[in-house]
Amino acid sequence: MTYSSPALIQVALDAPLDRLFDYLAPEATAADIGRRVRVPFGRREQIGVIVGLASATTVPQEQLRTAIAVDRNLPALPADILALARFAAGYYQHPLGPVLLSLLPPALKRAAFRAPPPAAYALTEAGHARAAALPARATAQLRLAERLIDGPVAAESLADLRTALLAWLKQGLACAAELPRPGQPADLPPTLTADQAAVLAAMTGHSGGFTAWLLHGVTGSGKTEVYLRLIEGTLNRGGQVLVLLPEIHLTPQMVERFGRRFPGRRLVSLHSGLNDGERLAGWLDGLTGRADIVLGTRLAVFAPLPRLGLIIVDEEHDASYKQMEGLRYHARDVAVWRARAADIPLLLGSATPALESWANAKRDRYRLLSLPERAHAEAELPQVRLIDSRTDKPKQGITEAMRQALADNLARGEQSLVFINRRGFAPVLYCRACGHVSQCPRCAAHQVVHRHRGGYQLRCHHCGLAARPPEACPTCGSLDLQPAGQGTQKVEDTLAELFPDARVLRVDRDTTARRGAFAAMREAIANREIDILVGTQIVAKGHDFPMLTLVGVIGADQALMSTDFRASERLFAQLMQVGGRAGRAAHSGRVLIQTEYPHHPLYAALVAHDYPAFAERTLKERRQAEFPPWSYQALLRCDARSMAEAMAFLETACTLGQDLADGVLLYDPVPALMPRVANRERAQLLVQSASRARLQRFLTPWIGRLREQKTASLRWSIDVDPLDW
DNA sequence: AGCACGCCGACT
DNA sequence: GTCGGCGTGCTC
Repeated sequence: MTYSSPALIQVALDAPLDRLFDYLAPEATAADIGRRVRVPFGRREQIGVIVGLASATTVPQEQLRTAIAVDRNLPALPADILALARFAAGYYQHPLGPVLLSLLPPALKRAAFRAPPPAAYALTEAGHARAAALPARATAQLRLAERLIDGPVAAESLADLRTALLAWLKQGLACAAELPRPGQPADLPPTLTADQAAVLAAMTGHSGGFTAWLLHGVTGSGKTEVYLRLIEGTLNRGGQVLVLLPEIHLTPQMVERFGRRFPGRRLVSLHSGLNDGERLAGWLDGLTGRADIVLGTRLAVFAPLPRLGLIIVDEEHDASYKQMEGLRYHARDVAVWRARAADIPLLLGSATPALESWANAKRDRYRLLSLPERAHAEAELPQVRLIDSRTDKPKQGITEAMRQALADNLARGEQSLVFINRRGFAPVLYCRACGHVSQCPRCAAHQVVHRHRGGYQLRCHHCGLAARPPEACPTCGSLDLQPAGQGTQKVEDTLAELFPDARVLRVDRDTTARRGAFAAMREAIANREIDILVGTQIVAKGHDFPMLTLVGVIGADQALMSTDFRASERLFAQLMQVGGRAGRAAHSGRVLIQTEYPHHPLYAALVAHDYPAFAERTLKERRQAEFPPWSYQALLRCDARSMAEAMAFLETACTLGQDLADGVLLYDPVPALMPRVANRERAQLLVQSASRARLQRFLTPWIGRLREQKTASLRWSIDVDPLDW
């Protein structure tokens, strides 16, 4: 059956089904592509996105239903965003509907189709005339007129005069308006260092189209100033700029700095910490072209920006750019695709680039730029020293050399940071009689000892289960149970004992869970109310603490022993980053690392501040093992009630893939590194190829076949370019 | 994913 | 007798 064109719309819906749904929509036009639509779906109604028009369909006529309403109040999603969503859906093997609906701000997934409320209101000419002639008894109107008389006023500050405002809007006395841009003078840009000037000259000497630049700059070398200069250029040409940052914690700081530099520009931040209204407002500012700069976390890479002229990905190596569930995208990689499609420059910045990016620079896919020195002439790179913990045996985790350095720093009145990447009090509760260690009943993991209300608690870091510690050993009945090893809480106690006069502050996920806790911590440090900071990697990222001159690292060795081939890359980046906290301003800093492997090449490269040496060596190892970036991977993960069930599914998957695997290697299914979490047994199957294109050609039909399998209580997912397992 | 239908155990 | 357990099937 054929309908006269364009009677049909193709709709993407938020259902885990890899197909579109056709609906009758007699008056739909090409201008509706990218618009939201409300449609009947099964027994209920759903909001979807129109992705195309059609004049014919294979759906039987009696099954076709009519769309209820198209949202013409909001601008449609632009074609480039639809294309970006299609790319992400295809590349990461995720259905288009869920991809498109997850890229909308949450408020638009449910909200009614009405025009977004204006940001501000102003008087019309008629309004000004009326204001001058109001009778004294019209008190509400007088108050309204008084408030609006000097120009546009933010909508939220008129909430108390709603009734009067509505009346005036209706009579054409008031109207929606934009808030004027604040006009404080901009921060004066600092003088560029020679390196910064060279980097900028290289970039601006290039024509405007797509180029991916990798800016390798040591911590404190002034990458942000390079960003600011580039942004300025793009803004002056009328472009919008998208800046991606790894964490929400970092956005307020950056927003403030960018705001001071570009006071006349509209700056918007986008991240998951915003409430629905804020998120919607920021997103709409981008879509309508009102926003000049969007600063955000990974989700911002999908923000619609009609005038986009530049993308910057700061700390591009950071693993938080990778989404870990649903559409498992990597925001840096999506940004590369987006910049190429939009034909605009892309800048990736890092002190320790991802090896994937470094290799791309070496292969001339990216252009390498570097800032090898710190921006302040007096701020030397920190001196890195290793403490051999085989000879200097740690007491409570702290070696004598470390204790001495902390004591000296304290005596000088300077701040120190002790870095240990382990939350809680101790990694396990241990029975000294029989060797039993606390085990989570639902996971293949140890229970971690946490301090809790003056006592202790056992917690599983995988499923969150919390339990009271046993009085006696569950296997042998002995009462000799002891927390073994170090966590942030125990180190905090130890430091308080060693330095009773020092003000010690612990910073980890447990202490920063509350909203605002992080900012309060930063303030306490800046005000010098803290002498020693104890923390996990959460403190390592992007904060400047000028009086911090010593960083002590404990427990780093465990990452050297990891079975994950990326563990050493992560450790190196983390240690470089945490080391970069030391001595950023006029004070020189020191980094002390306790290790049993003082001759390990990773530490040697760290002492020499030699990222390229580390990268070259690690890339060589990866090449021998044919690991990324020398190959491309996808991981099929599966969990079920029994391991046999999970493995059986993966065996089937393997069989279903055999005839498709051209230049693609399917490994044997194996139990996952963490084989049981919350009583679900987990297994996985790795797929690898030397060619990204071949891997893609394999994945699409293979995943199609897997979706046809009946899976009952079993769950599976595919992770393209997995970062960890 | 929701939300139905459908066919077997313990309750008023 | 029927309330409800969750297996499986469908959504233009």
